[in-house]
Amino acid sequence: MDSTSAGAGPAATPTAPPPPGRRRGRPAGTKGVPRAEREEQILAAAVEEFGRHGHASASMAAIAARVGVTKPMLYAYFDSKDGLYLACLERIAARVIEAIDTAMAGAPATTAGEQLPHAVLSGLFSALEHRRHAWFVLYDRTLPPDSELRRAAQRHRGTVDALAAQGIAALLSGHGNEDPLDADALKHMWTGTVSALMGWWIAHPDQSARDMSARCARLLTAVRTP
Amino acid sequence: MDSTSAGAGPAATPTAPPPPGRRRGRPAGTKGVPRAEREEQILAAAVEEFGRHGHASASMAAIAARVGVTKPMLYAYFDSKDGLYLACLERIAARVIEAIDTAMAGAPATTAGEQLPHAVLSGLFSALEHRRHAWFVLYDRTLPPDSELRRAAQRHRGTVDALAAQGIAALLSGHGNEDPLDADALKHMWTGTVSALMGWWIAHPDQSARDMSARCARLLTAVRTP
DNA sequence: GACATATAACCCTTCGGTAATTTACCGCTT
DNA sequence: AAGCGGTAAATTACCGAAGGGTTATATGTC
Repeated sequence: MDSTSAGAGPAATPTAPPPPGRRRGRPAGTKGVPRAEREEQILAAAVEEFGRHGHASASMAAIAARVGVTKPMLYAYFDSKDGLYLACLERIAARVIEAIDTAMAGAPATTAGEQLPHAVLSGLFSALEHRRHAWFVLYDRTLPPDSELRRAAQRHRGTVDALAAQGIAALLSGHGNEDPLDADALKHMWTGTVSALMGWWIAHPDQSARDMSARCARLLTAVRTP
Repeated sequence: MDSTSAGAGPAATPTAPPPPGRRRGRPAGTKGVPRAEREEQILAAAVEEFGRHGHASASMAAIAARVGVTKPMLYAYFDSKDGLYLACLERIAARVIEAIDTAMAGAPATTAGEQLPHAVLSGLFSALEHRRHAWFVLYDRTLPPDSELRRAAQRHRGTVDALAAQGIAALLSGHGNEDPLDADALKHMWTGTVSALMGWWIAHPDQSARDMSARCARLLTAVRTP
Protein backbone atom coordinates (compact mmCIF):
# COMPACT_ATOMS: atom_id res chain seq x y z
CA MET A 1 0.00 0.00 0.00
CA ASP A 2 1.16 3.46 -0.78
CA SER A 3 0.75 6.79 0.96
CA THR A 4 -1.58 6.97 3.86
CA SER A 5 -4.54 5.58 2.02
CA ALA A 6 -7.06 4.25 4.42
CA GLY A 7 -7.45 0.98 2.63
CA ALA A 8 -10.80 -0.60 3.25
CA GLY A 9 -11.15 0.64 6.83
CA PRO A 10 -11.88 4.26 7.70
CA ALA A 11 -8.94 6.63 7.95
CA ALA A 12 -7.75 7.90 11.31
CA THR A 13 -10.58 10.14 12.45
CA PRO A 14 -11.58 11.58 9.10
CA THR A 15 -13.49 14.84 9.18
CA ALA A 16 -16.57 13.11 7.84
CA PRO A 17 -16.60 9.34 8.24
CA PRO A 18 -18.16 8.17 4.99
CA PRO A 19 -20.50 5.40 6.06
CA PRO A 20 -22.61 3.68 3.46
CA GLY A 21 -25.48 5.76 4.82
CA ARG A 22 -27.27 7.61 2.01
CA ARG A 23 -27.48 11.32 1.58
CA ARG A 24 -30.52 13.12 0.19
CA GLY A 25 -30.70 15.14 -2.99
CA ARG A 26 -27.57 13.67 -4.53
CA PRO A 27 -27.08 14.18 -8.29
CA ALA A 28 -27.48 11.25 -10.64
CA GLY A 29 -24.78 8.63 -11.00
CA THR A 30 -22.96 9.22 -7.77
CA LYS A 31 -21.47 6.89 -5.25
CA GLY A 32 -19.67 8.89 -2.63
CA VAL A 33 -19.73 12.41 -1.27
CA PRO A 34 -21.01 15.09 -3.67
CA ARG A 35 -18.39 17.18 -5.33
CA ALA A 36 -19.04 20.49 -3.58
CA GLU A 37 -19.08 18.83 -0.20
CA ARG A 38 -15.81 17.03 -0.78
CA GLU A 39 -14.26 20.21 -2.02
CA GLU A 40 -15.11 21.89 1.26
CA GLN A 41 -13.71 19.01 3.27
CA ILE A 42 -10.48 19.04 1.31
CA LEU A 43 -10.04 22.79 1.59
CA ALA A 44 -10.67 22.73 5.32
CA ALA A 45 -8.19 19.90 5.83
CA ALA A 46 -5.61 21.54 3.60
CA VAL A 47 -5.88 24.89 5.38
CA GLU A 48 -5.31 23.10 8.64
CA GLU A 49 -2.30 21.13 7.41
CA PHE A 50 -0.71 23.99 5.48
CA GLY A 51 -1.27 26.35 8.40
CA ARG A 52 0.21 23.89 10.89
CA HIS A 53 3.28 22.79 9.00
CA GLY A 54 3.76 25.29 6.20
CA HIS A 55 3.64 24.55 2.48
CA ALA A 56 7.04 22.89 2.42
CA SER A 57 6.47 20.45 5.26
CA ALA A 58 2.81 19.69 4.67
CA SER A 59 2.23 16.49 2.72
CA MET A 60 -0.57 15.67 0.34
CA ALA A 61 -0.88 12.25 1.92
CA ALA A 62 -1.47 13.82 5.33
CA ILE A 63 -4.17 16.08 3.91
CA ALA A 64 -5.83 13.15 2.19
CA ALA A 65 -5.72 11.12 5.40
CA ARG A 66 -7.27 14.00 7.31
CA VAL A 67 -10.18 14.06 4.85
CA GLY A 68 -10.44 10.29 4.82
CA VAL A 69 -9.70 9.79 1.12
CA THR A 70 -6.66 8.95 -0.95
CA LYS A 71 -4.19 11.13 -2.79
CA PRO A 72 -5.60 10.89 -6.32
CA MET A 73 -8.79 12.50 -5.05
CA LEU A 74 -6.87 15.65 -4.17
CA TYR A 75 -5.38 15.73 -7.64
CA ALA A 76 -8.79 15.21 -9.19
CA TYR A 77 -10.18 18.23 -7.38
CA PHE A 78 -7.10 20.48 -7.43
CA ASP A 79 -4.43 19.84 -10.00
CA SER A 80 -1.37 19.91 -7.82
CA LYS A 81 -0.05 20.66 -4.36
CA ASP A 82 0.52 24.23 -5.45
CA GLY A 83 -2.97 24.41 -6.88
CA LEU A 84 -4.46 23.23 -3.62
CA TYR A 85 -2.34 25.65 -1.66
CA LEU A 86 -3.41 28.46 -3.95
CA ALA A 87 -7.06 27.62 -3.42
CA CYS A 88 -6.52 27.68 0.34
CA LEU A 89 -4.69 30.96 0.05
CA GLU A 90 -7.44 32.65 -1.96
CA ARG A 91 -10.07 31.40 0.39
CA ILE A 92 -8.54 32.46 3.65
CA ALA A 93 -7.17 35.70 2.23
CA ALA A 94 -10.72 36.63 1.26
CA ARG A 95 -11.94 35.68 4.71
CA VAL A 96 -9.23 37.66 6.47
CA ILE A 97 -9.61 40.71 4.29
CA GLU A 98 -13.34 40.72 4.66
CA ALA A 99 -13.02 40.47 8.41
CA ILE A 100 -10.63 43.40 8.52
CA ASP A 101 -12.79 45.35 6.11
CA THR A 102 -16.00 45.08 8.07
CA ALA A 103 -14.18 45.66 11.34
CA MET A 104 -12.75 48.90 10.01
CA ALA A 105 -16.05 50.00 8.54
CA GLY A 106 -17.93 49.24 11.74
CA ALA A 107 -15.42 50.75 14.14
CA PRO A 108 -16.13 54.26 15.38
CA ALA A 109 -14.37 56.72 13.13
CA THR A 110 -13.75 58.86 16.18
CA THR A 111 -10.25 58.63 17.58
CA ALA A 112 -9.43 56.00 15.00
CA GLY A 113 -6.03 55.13 16.40
CA GLU A 114 -7.52 54.27 19.75
CA GLN A 115 -9.96 51.47 19.15
CA LEU A 116 -9.45 50.52 15.57
CA PRO A 117 -6.68 47.97 16.18
CA HIS A 118 -8.79 46.26 18.78
CA ALA A 119 -11.78 46.16 16.46
CA VAL A 120 -9.65 44.54 13.74
CA LEU A 121 -8.29 41.97 16.16
CA SER A 122 -11.76 41.10 17.39
CA GLY A 123 -12.94 40.67 13.82
CA LEU A 124 -10.03 38.38 13.03
CA PHE A 125 -10.54 36.28 16.15
CA SER A 126 -14.17 35.65 15.39
CA ALA A 127 -13.48 35.00 11.70
CA LEU A 128 -10.75 32.47 12.46
CA GLU A 129 -12.04 30.97 15.69
CA HIS A 130 -12.47 27.51 14.17
CA ARG A 131 -9.51 27.81 11.76
CA ARG A 132 -6.86 29.34 13.92
CA HIS A 133 -4.06 27.93 11.82
CA ALA A 134 -5.43 29.60 8.69
CA TRP A 135 -3.64 32.84 9.43
CA PHE A 136 -0.33 31.10 8.84
CA VAL A 137 -1.32 30.09 5.35
CA LEU A 138 -1.22 33.78 4.52
CA TYR A 139 1.99 34.27 6.49
CA ASP A 140 3.83 31.11 5.47
CA ARG A 141 7.60 31.47 5.59
CA THR A 142 8.23 28.15 3.84
CA LEU A 143 6.97 29.08 0.37
CA PRO A 144 9.54 28.36 -2.34
CA PRO A 145 11.34 31.54 -3.39
CA ASP A 146 10.68 32.96 -6.85
CA SER A 147 7.50 30.91 -7.09
CA GLU A 148 4.03 31.89 -8.20
CA LEU A 149 2.82 30.85 -4.77
CA ARG A 150 5.08 33.29 -3.00
CA ARG A 151 4.01 36.10 -5.28
CA ALA A 152 0.35 35.30 -4.70
CA ALA A 153 0.81 35.27 -0.94
CA GLN A 154 2.73 38.54 -1.07
CA ARG A 155 -0.05 40.05 -3.13
CA HIS A 156 -2.65 39.13 -0.55
CA ARG A 157 -0.51 40.33 2.30
CA GLY A 158 -0.17 43.54 0.37
CA THR A 159 -3.93 43.90 0.40
CA VAL A 160 -3.96 43.45 4.15
CA ASP A 161 -1.17 46.02 4.45
CA ALA A 162 -3.11 48.46 2.29
CA LEU A 163 -6.00 48.29 4.70
CA ALA A 164 -3.67 48.87 7.62
CA ALA A 165 -1.93 51.69 5.80
CA GLN A 166 -4.68 54.21 6.51
CA GLY A 167 -4.49 53.83 10.27
CA ILE A 168 -0.72 53.58 10.20
CA ALA A 169 -0.29 56.78 8.19
CA ALA A 170 -2.65 58.66 10.46
CA LEU A 171 -0.81 57.45 13.53
CA LEU A 172 2.62 58.37 12.20
CA SER A 173 1.74 61.74 10.72
CA GLY A 174 0.22 62.59 14.08
CA HIS A 175 3.82 62.51 15.25
CA GLY A 176 5.10 64.51 12.31
CA ASN A 177 6.53 61.34 10.79
CA GLU A 178 6.05 60.98 7.04
CA ASP A 179 8.84 58.45 6.40
CA PRO A 180 7.42 55.78 4.06
CA LEU A 181 9.92 53.22 5.35
CA ASP A 182 8.72 53.83 8.87
CA ALA A 183 5.17 53.23 7.69
CA ASP A 184 6.22 50.01 5.99
CA ALA A 185 8.08 48.76 9.04
CA LEU A 186 5.11 49.59 11.24
CA LYS A 187 2.84 47.54 8.99
CA HIS A 188 5.19 44.61 9.49
CA MET A 189 5.09 45.14 13.22
CA TRP A 190 1.33 45.09 13.16
CA THR A 191 0.96 41.89 11.17
CA GLY A 192 3.73 40.39 13.28
CA THR A 193 1.74 41.21 16.37
CA VAL A 194 -1.33 39.55 14.92
CA SER A 195 0.76 36.49 14.07
CA ALA A 196 2.07 36.36 17.60
CA LEU A 197 -1.43 36.52 19.04
CA MET A 198 -2.63 33.80 16.66
CA GLY A 199 0.29 31.63 17.72
CA TRP A 200 -0.54 32.15 21.37
CA TRP A 201 -4.19 31.42 20.69
CA ILE A 202 -3.32 28.15 19.02
CA ALA A 203 -1.31 27.18 22.08
CA HIS A 204 -4.37 27.94 24.26
CA PRO A 205 -7.28 26.16 22.59
CA ASP A 206 -9.57 26.75 25.56
CA GLN A 207 -9.60 30.49 24.94
CA SER A 208 -12.59 31.70 22.94
CA ALA A 209 -12.55 34.53 20.45
CA ARG A 210 -14.30 36.72 23.00
CA ASP A 211 -11.65 35.85 25.59
CA MET A 212 -8.95 36.85 23.16
CA SER A 213 -10.71 40.06 22.31
CA ALA A 214 -10.99 41.05 25.94
CA ARG A 215 -7.40 40.09 26.60
CA CYS A 216 -6.18 42.19 23.71
CA ALA A 217 -8.10 45.18 24.97
CA ARG A 218 -6.18 44.93 28.23
CA LEU A 219 -2.85 44.36 26.52
CA LEU A 220 -3.20 47.17 24.03
CA THR A 221 -3.99 49.75 26.68
CA ALA A 222 -1.15 48.44 28.83
CA VAL A 223 1.29 48.76 25.96
CA ARG A 224 0.14 52.23 25.05
CA THR A 225 0.56 53.81 28.48
CA PRO A 226 3.66 52.36 30.11
CA MET B 1 27.57 13.04 -9.50
CA ASP B 2 25.40 13.24 -6.45
CA SER B 3 24.23 16.13 -4.31
CA THR B 4 25.54 19.56 -5.05
CA SER B 5 29.18 18.61 -4.76
CA ALA B 6 31.30 21.07 -6.64
CA GLY B 7 33.32 18.41 -8.38
CA ALA B 8 36.86 19.53 -9.10
CA GLY B 9 36.00 23.18 -9.58
CA PRO B 10 35.22 25.52 -6.70
CA ALA B 11 31.65 25.69 -5.50
CA ALA B 12 29.52 28.72 -6.23
CA THR B 13 31.15 31.45 -4.19
CA PRO B 14 32.25 29.41 -1.21
CA THR B 15 32.77 31.30 2.01
CA ALA B 16 36.48 30.64 1.93
CA PRO B 17 37.87 29.60 -1.47
CA PRO B 18 40.33 26.86 -0.50
CA PRO B 19 43.41 27.61 -2.58
CA PRO B 20 46.50 25.43 -2.33
CA GLY B 21 48.03 28.31 -0.42
CA ARG B 22 49.55 27.10 2.85
CA ARG B 23 48.56 28.08 6.32
CA ARG B 24 50.94 28.38 9.28
CA GLY B 25 50.97 26.42 12.49
CA ARG B 26 48.87 23.53 11.20
CA PRO B 27 49.10 20.22 13.10
CA ALA B 28 50.92 17.34 11.53
CA GLY B 29 49.36 15.33 8.76
CA THR B 30 46.87 17.85 7.48
CA LYS B 31 45.72 18.71 4.01
CA GLY B 32 42.81 21.14 3.89
CA VAL B 33 41.24 23.76 6.08
CA PRO B 34 41.90 23.27 9.81
CA ARG B 35 39.13 21.74 11.81
CA ALA B 36 38.16 24.74 13.91
CA GLU B 37 38.04 26.99 10.88
CA ARG B 38 35.82 24.63 8.89
CA GLU B 39 33.55 24.24 11.85
CA GLU B 40 33.00 27.98 11.88
CA GLN B 41 32.31 28.04 8.16
CA ILE B 42 29.82 25.22 8.42
CA LEU B 43 28.00 26.75 11.35
CA ALA B 44 27.74 30.11 9.62
CA ALA B 45 26.40 28.54 6.44
CA ALA B 46 23.98 26.35 8.35
CA VAL B 47 22.60 29.24 10.39
CA GLU B 48 21.98 31.11 7.16
CA GLU B 49 20.24 28.18 5.44
CA PHE B 50 18.22 27.10 8.45
CA GLY B 51 17.23 30.67 9.15
CA ARG B 52 16.21 31.29 5.55
CA HIS B 53 14.26 28.12 4.86
CA GLY B 54 13.57 26.57 8.24
CA HIS B 55 14.76 23.18 9.44
CA ALA B 56 12.33 21.20 7.31
CA SER B 57 13.08 22.88 4.00
CA ALA B 58 16.79 23.43 4.44
CA SER B 59 18.91 20.75 2.80
CA MET B 60 22.28 19.45 3.87
CA ALA B 61 23.46 19.58 0.26
CA ALA B 62 22.65 23.28 0.06
CA ILE B 63 24.59 23.95 3.25
CA ALA B 64 27.53 21.96 1.96
CA ALA B 65 27.46 23.84 -1.34
CA ARG B 66 27.39 27.15 0.52
CA VAL B 67 30.53 26.19 2.39
CA GLY B 68 32.15 24.77 -0.73
CA VAL B 69 32.48 21.19 0.47
CA THR B 70 30.50 17.99 0.09
CA LYS B 71 27.89 16.41 2.29
CA PRO B 72 30.03 13.84 4.10
CA MET B 73 32.07 16.69 5.55
CA LEU B 74 29.01 17.95 7.39
CA TYR B 75 28.42 14.51 8.85
CA ALA B 76 32.05 14.25 9.89
CA TYR B 77 31.79 17.48 11.88
CA PHE B 78 28.21 17.16 13.13
CA ASP B 79 26.62 13.77 13.28
CA SER B 80 23.31 14.49 11.60
CA LYS B 81 21.07 17.22 10.29
CA ASP B 82 19.51 17.51 13.71
CA GLY B 83 22.93 17.65 15.33
CA LEU B 84 23.96 20.48 13.05
CA TYR B 85 20.71 22.30 13.69
CA LEU B 86 21.19 21.86 17.41
CA ALA B 87 24.68 23.32 17.23
CA CYS B 88 23.30 26.32 15.33
CA LEU B 89 20.52 26.69 17.85
CA GLU B 90 22.83 26.64 20.87
CA ARG B 91 25.15 29.12 19.25
CA ILE B 92 22.65 31.72 18.24
CA ALA B 93 20.54 31.28 21.38
CA ALA B 94 23.64 32.10 23.40
CA ARG B 95 24.30 35.11 21.19
CA VAL B 96 20.74 36.38 21.43
CA ILE B 97 20.45 35.86 25.15
CA GLU B 98 23.75 37.53 25.82
CA ALA B 99 22.71 40.50 23.70
CA ILE B 100 19.46 40.87 25.62
CA ASP B 101 21.22 40.37 28.92
CA THR B 102 23.79 43.10 28.43
CA ALA B 103 21.18 45.43 26.96
CA MET B 104 19.01 45.04 30.04
CA ALA B 105 21.92 45.40 32.41
CA GLY B 106 23.18 48.52 30.65
CA ALA B 107 19.82 50.22 30.21
CA PRO B 108 18.90 52.85 32.75
CA ALA B 109 16.85 51.27 35.48
CA THR B 110 14.86 54.47 35.68
CA THR B 111 11.47 54.34 33.99
CA ALA B 112 12.28 50.82 32.87
CA GLY B 113 9.21 50.46 30.70
CA GLU B 114 10.16 53.50 28.71
CA GLN B 115 13.52 52.77 27.18
CA LEU B 116 14.20 49.16 27.98
CA PRO B 117 12.50 47.68 24.92
CA HIS B 118 14.45 49.98 22.68
CA ALA B 119 17.71 49.07 24.36
CA VAL B 120 16.97 45.37 23.84
CA LEU B 121 16.15 45.91 20.19
CA SER B 122 19.33 47.87 19.63
CA GLY B 123 21.36 45.13 21.25
CA LEU B 124 19.74 42.49 19.05
CA PHE B 125 20.26 44.50 15.88
CA SER B 126 23.95 44.95 16.52
CA ALA B 127 24.38 41.33 17.61
CA LEU B 128 22.68 39.97 14.48
CA GLU B 129 23.66 42.59 11.92
CA HIS B 130 25.64 40.13 9.83
CA ARG B 131 23.41 37.14 10.60
CA ARG B 132 19.95 38.57 10.24
CA HIS B 133 18.40 35.20 9.46
CA ALA B 134 19.76 33.73 12.68
CA TRP B 135 16.77 34.95 14.67
CA PHE B 136 14.54 32.56 12.76
CA VAL B 137 16.61 29.59 13.82
CA LEU B 138 15.36 30.29 17.32
CA TYR B 139 11.83 30.96 16.08
CA ASP B 140 11.54 28.20 13.49
CA ARG B 141 7.99 27.04 12.93
CA THR B 142 9.03 24.02 10.82
CA LEU B 143 10.60 21.94 13.58
CA PRO B 144 9.14 18.43 13.73
CA PRO B 145 6.59 18.10 16.55
CA ASP B 146 7.49 15.99 19.56
CA SER B 147 11.15 16.16 18.64
CA GLU B 148 14.17 16.88 20.76
CA LEU B 149 14.86 19.81 18.48
CA ARG B 150 11.55 21.44 19.20
CA ARG B 151 11.99 21.00 22.91
CA ALA B 152 15.46 22.52 22.75
CA ALA B 153 14.20 25.52 20.81
CA GLN B 154 11.30 25.97 23.21
CA ARG B 155 13.75 25.84 26.10
CA HIS B 156 15.85 28.62 24.64
CA ARG B 157 12.81 30.70 23.78
CA GLY B 158 11.76 30.20 27.38
CA THR B 159 15.03 31.74 28.50
CA VAL B 160 14.36 34.76 26.31
CA ASP B 161 10.85 34.99 27.71
CA ALA B 162 12.18 34.82 31.25
CA LEU B 163 14.31 37.86 30.57
CA ALA B 164 11.34 39.68 29.12
CA ALA B 165 9.14 38.61 32.00
CA GLN B 166 10.54 41.19 34.40
CA GLY B 167 9.68 44.15 32.23
CA ILE B 168 6.37 42.64 31.24
CA ALA B 169 5.28 42.02 34.80
CA ALA B 170 6.21 45.54 35.82
CA LEU B 171 4.30 46.99 32.91
CA LEU B 172 1.17 44.98 33.57
CA SER B 173 1.08 45.36 37.34
CA GLY B 174 1.37 49.09 36.77
CA HIS B 175 -2.11 48.73 35.34
CA GLY B 176 -3.34 46.55 38.16
CA ASN B 177 -3.13 43.51 35.91
CA GLU B 178 -1.75 40.36 37.53
CA ASP B 179 -3.19 37.82 35.08
CA PRO B 180 -0.43 35.32 34.27
CA LEU B 181 -2.03 34.52 30.92
CA ASP B 182 -1.95 38.18 29.99
CA ALA B 183 1.73 38.22 30.84
CA ASP B 184 2.33 35.15 28.72
CA ALA B 185 0.45 36.58 25.76
CA LEU B 186 2.34 39.84 26.05
CA LYS B 187 5.64 37.97 25.91
CA HIS B 188 4.48 36.39 22.68
CA MET B 189 3.54 39.80 21.36
CA TRP B 190 6.98 41.11 22.17
CA THR B 191 8.92 38.28 20.52
CA GLY B 192 6.52 38.48 17.60
CA THR B 193 7.31 42.14 17.24
CA VAL B 194 11.01 41.38 17.22
CA SER B 195 10.42 38.69 14.58
CA ALA B 196 8.50 41.15 12.46
CA LEU B 197 11.28 43.71 12.67
CA MET B 198 13.88 41.08 11.79
CA GLY B 199 11.82 40.08 8.79
CA TRP B 200 11.54 43.66 7.65
CA TRP B 201 15.26 44.14 8.18
CA ILE B 202 16.04 41.13 6.01
CA ALA B 203 13.90 42.61 3.26
CA HIS B 204 15.89 45.85 3.51
CA PRO B 205 19.54 44.83 3.46
CA ASP B 206 20.75 48.40 3.04
CA GLN B 207 19.54 49.34 6.52
CA SER B 208 22.25 49.21 9.15
CA ALA B 209 21.76 48.18 12.76
CA ARG B 210 21.97 51.85 13.76
CA ASP B 211 19.32 52.73 11.19
CA MET B 212 17.02 50.09 12.61
CA SER B 213 17.64 51.26 16.14
CA ALA B 214 16.73 54.81 15.27
CA ARG B 215 13.69 53.68 13.33
CA CYS B 216 12.45 51.62 16.26
CA ALA B 217 12.84 54.56 18.60
CA ARG B 218 10.46 56.51 16.38
CA LEU B 219 8.04 53.63 15.98
CA LEU B 220 7.88 52.76 19.66
CA THR B 221 7.07 56.30 20.70
CA ALA B 222 4.47 56.55 17.93
CA VAL B 223 2.80 53.36 19.06
CA ARG B 224 2.79 54.37 22.68
CA THR B 225 1.05 57.73 22.25
CA PRO B 226 -1.60 57.39 19.55
C1' DG C 1 -24.60 0.70 -19.84
C1' DA C 2 -23.10 5.32 -18.69
C1' DC C 3 -21.34 8.38 -15.60
C1' DA C 4 -19.29 10.16 -11.33
C1' DT C 5 -16.71 8.78 -7.40
C1' DA C 6 -13.03 6.60 -5.57
C1' DT C 7 -8.83 3.43 -4.97
C1' DA C 8 -4.50 0.35 -5.41
C1' DA C 9 -0.27 0.22 -7.18
C1' DC C 10 3.18 2.33 -9.26
C1' DC C 11 7.08 5.87 -11.04
C1' DC C 12 10.54 9.35 -10.23
C1' DT C 13 12.96 12.76 -7.84
C1' DT C 14 14.81 14.64 -3.59
C1' DC C 15 17.12 14.11 0.48
C1' DG C 16 19.25 12.24 4.81
C1' DG C 17 22.89 9.28 5.62
C1' DT C 18 27.01 5.94 4.73
C1' DA C 19 31.17 3.12 2.89
C1' DA C 20 35.16 3.02 0.31
C1' DT C 21 38.71 5.59 -1.62
C1' DT C 22 41.84 9.53 -2.61
C1' DT C 23 44.72 13.52 -1.77
C1' DA C 24 48.12 16.18 0.47
C1' DC C 25 50.85 17.36 4.21
C1' DC C 26 53.99 16.18 8.00
C1' DG C 27 57.94 14.08 10.39
C1' DC C 28 61.06 10.46 10.34
C1' DT C 29 64.50 7.34 8.50
C1' DT C 30 67.98 6.09 5.23
C1' DA D 1 68.10 14.70 -0.55
C1' DA D 2 65.11 11.16 -1.29
C1' DG D 3 61.90 8.30 0.10
C1' DC D 4 58.31 6.37 3.32
C1' DG D 5 54.50 5.73 6.24
C1' DG D 6 51.04 7.94 9.19
C1' DT D 7 47.26 10.91 9.56
C1' DA D 8 43.88 14.43 8.77
C1' DA D 9 40.91 16.25 5.24
C1' DA D 10 38.03 15.48 1.53
C1' DT D 11 35.54 13.20 -2.34
C1' DT D 12 32.87 9.78 -5.26
C1' DA D 13 29.34 6.78 -5.49
C1' DC D 14 25.93 4.68 -3.48
C1' DC D 15 21.45 3.24 -0.38
C1' DG D 16 16.72 3.63 1.51
C1' DA D 17 12.80 6.36 2.83
C1' DA D 18 9.53 9.99 1.85
C1' DG D 19 6.78 12.49 -0.99
C1' DG D 20 4.68 14.61 -5.39
C1' DG D 21 2.28 12.93 -9.18
C1' DT D 22 0.03 9.32 -12.59
C1' DT D 23 -2.28 5.22 -14.66
C1' DA D 24 -5.33 1.69 -14.62
C1' DT D 25 -9.09 -0.18 -12.28
C1' DA D 26 -13.09 -0.82 -9.26
C1' DT D 27 -17.72 0.52 -7.34
C1' DG D 28 -22.21 2.20 -6.86
C1' DT D 29 -26.24 4.84 -8.65
C1' DC D 30 -29.23 6.31 -12.30
